[in-house]
Amino acid sequence: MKGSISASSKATHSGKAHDANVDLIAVVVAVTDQGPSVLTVGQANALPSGPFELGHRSLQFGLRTWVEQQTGHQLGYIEQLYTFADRDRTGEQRQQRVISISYLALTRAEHAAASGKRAWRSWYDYFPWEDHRSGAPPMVSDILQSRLLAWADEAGQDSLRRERRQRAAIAFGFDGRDWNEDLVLQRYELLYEAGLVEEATRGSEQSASLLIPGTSMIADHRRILATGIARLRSKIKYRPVVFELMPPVFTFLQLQRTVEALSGRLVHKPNFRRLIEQQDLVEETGETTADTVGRPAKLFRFRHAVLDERAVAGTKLPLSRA
Amino acid sequence: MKGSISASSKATHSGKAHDANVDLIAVVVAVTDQGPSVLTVGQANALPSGPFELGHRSLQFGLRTWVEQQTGHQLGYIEQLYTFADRDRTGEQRQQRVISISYLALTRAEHAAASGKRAWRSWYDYFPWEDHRSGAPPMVSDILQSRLLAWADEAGQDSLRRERRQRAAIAFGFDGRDWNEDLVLQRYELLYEAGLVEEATRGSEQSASLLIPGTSMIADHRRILATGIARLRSKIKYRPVVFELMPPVFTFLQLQRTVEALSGRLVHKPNFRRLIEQQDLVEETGETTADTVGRPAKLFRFRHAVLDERAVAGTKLPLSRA
DNA sequence: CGAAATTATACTCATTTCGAGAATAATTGG
DNA sequence: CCAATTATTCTCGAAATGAGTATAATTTCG
Repeated sequence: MKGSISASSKATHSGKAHDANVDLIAVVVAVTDQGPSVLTVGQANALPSGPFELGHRSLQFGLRTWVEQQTGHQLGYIEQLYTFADRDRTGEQRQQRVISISYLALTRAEHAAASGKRAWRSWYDYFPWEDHRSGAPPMVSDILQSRLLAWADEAGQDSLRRERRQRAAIAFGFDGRDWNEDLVLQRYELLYEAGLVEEATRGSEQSASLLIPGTSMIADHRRILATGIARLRSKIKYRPVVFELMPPVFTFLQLQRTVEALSGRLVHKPNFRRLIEQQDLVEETGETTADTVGRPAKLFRFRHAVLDERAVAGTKLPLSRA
Repeated sequence: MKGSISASSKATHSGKAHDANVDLIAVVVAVTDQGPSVLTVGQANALPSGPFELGHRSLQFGLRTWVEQQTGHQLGYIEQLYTFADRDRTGEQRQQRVISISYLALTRAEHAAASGKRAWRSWYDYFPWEDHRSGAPPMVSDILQSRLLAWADEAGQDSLRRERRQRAAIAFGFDGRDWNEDLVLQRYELLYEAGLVEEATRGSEQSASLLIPGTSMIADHRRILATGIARLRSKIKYRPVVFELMPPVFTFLQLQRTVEALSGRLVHKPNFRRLIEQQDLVEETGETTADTVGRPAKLFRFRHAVLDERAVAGTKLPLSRA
C-alpha cells in the first residue's frame, strides 16, 4: 500500500480505501445442569450472528439489542473477543470485505431454555477433548495422540517434526506434561493444521476418514467459540465473572460446579471455599437449601459491592491435578 | 432492529445492513533512554492510522505492512486492542460508519529515531499522572484530587456523590489506597467524565480553565493510547513481551528499567532478578558491560526457546510500594 | 430408632512464594 | 588504599497455596 499516514481519522484516506460489511457474532454462554453451554442457531452448527446496522448506537448496543431480542433476557456481561476480516466469498465480481466482530456474552442458566431455531448445546459437543473433569478423556490418548504424532512424522525436516511433536505435547499434555485448560484455541488450531477437524478438509479432496470426534460448525464459528471459551477460562481466574452465570442465590457447591464446568477440571473443595471467602466475594443470605440429602448448605449471594470497592476483584481458583 | 438471526455468515443479512469504512490505528511502543514512548504523527497529537485496503491479505498484514514502511523496521509483536464504531463526522448526507480497529505494536528502541512528520513522544507527556517511578507525582494530590472532589460534589444526589468519590479514590489511590498501575483507561475516562481533559470540552462551550496538565490528541486517540498502555502494563506481568522492547543483549538493570518505564513504578532489584532467573527467561552471553562506574554487569539475552517450551511463559514482576 | 451414607464446613500442616532488607563482590575515581 | 558505585547473593519472616483430616448436620435404610 502506498497511502501516507493520515494525521487524522477524519481525513479522507488516499489509496484503495473501500467499504466493508460489518457482522456481529456472539458466543453466548450459560451454565445449566447439563454443563457449560453455548447458544447456537441452524443445525446447532452456527453461532448467532447479525449485521451491524445504522440504527445501532454502538457495536455493543447493536449486539446487545438483538441478542436480548433473541434470548428474551438482559445480557449481564458482554466483552469483545476479536475482529477479523475476510474477503466475501459470496462471489460477486466487485470485491467486498466482511469484517466480523465477535463478542463473548454471559447469561443465566434459568434463561437458557431452548426454543425455535435456537438451541443450547454443550461446549463439549464441539470440543470433546476439553472436558477433563473426570480425568483426561480417553480420546486424548487413544485418538488424538497417535493422529498428531502421525502428522508430526509427515514432516520432511527433522526439526519441523520435533517442533510439531513439542507443540502437540504442550497443547495436549503429552509426555507427562500438565494439562493447561487455557489452551483451547491453540489446541483447535493444532488439530486444524493437522487436518483432523472437518473444517480443515473443506477446500480440498482430503479423505474424511481421519477426522476426530466433535461437531463442526460453519465457516470459522468453531474457532470463534474456541476463542470465547479460552477467554472465559482465563478470565474467571482473575475477575469475578462467574457470578454472571449464577442465579441470585446459590450454594458453594453450585458455584464450584459452575467453575468446574467452565474450566473443565475439578477444584479442591475446602480450598475453593477458602479463596472465595477470603476475597469477600459472597455473603450469606441466612437461608439454607432444602435439598434432599446430606447436611443442608448455606445459601450465598454475590456481593455486588466488590465491583465498586476494589478495582481488581480477583477470583483465584485452586485447580487441582486429580 | 428486526433482522432475524442469520444461520450463516455467508447469508445476505436482511434489514438495514450497510457498508462501513475501516480504519487501522496503531499504538506503537518503544522504550528509549527517555522512557516509554509512542509513535505519533501530526503535531504529535495523533496516532498513526491508515485505511484497511483491498490489497491487504488480512488486518494484521495491513497494519504490519504500513507500520513497517513507516518505521522501516519489523514489528516484533502486534496485538489487537479494540474495535469501535463511530458515525462519520465528515458530515455528508449519506450516513456512513467508520470502524476503527486499534492495535498495540512493540518495537525496539534502537529503531526509534524520529524523522519527518513522525515523532516519538513519552507516554507521560499525555498522561503525566501515570508516572509513579519517583512516588506519586505532585499533581495527583495538588490538582487532580481537588478537581475530582469538586466534580463529585457537583452531583445532586448524595449517593452519586459518594459513588464518584469512591471511583476517584480507587482509580487514583486517594484516602490511603494503593496505586494500581493497570487502571490507565479508567483514570482517563474518569478525568474525561469530570470534564478535566481537553477532549471532553470539545463539543461544548465549557471553560478550559479547569483543564489539567497533559497533552491532548485528536479524536479519541488519547483514549486508544490509554487502552494500549493499560494492556501492556497488565500483559508484562504474565507474558514475556518486555523482551520485544529490548536490544538483543542487555543487563538486568536495563531490563528492570524498561519494566519500570512501562509500569510507571519501581521494582525491588534483587527480587526482580530472582523472578526472571527462576523462570529461565534469560541466559548469560558470557560478556559483561564495559560501562563506566561500578561493578560490571553480566550481559544476558532472551531465551527465545521459552516461547516454545512452555505454553505460558510468565514474567512475574515484583512491584514494590515505595 | 440408630447406624451408615452423604454433604457441608472447619482446621491443620508442610511447602512454596513473596516482600524486604542485609551482606558481599567487583569495579572506577580519587 | 579508600570512598563511591553498581552488581549479585543470601537471609528471614509473612503470606499464600496445595493437600489432607476432622467435625457437623442432614437423609436414608435396615
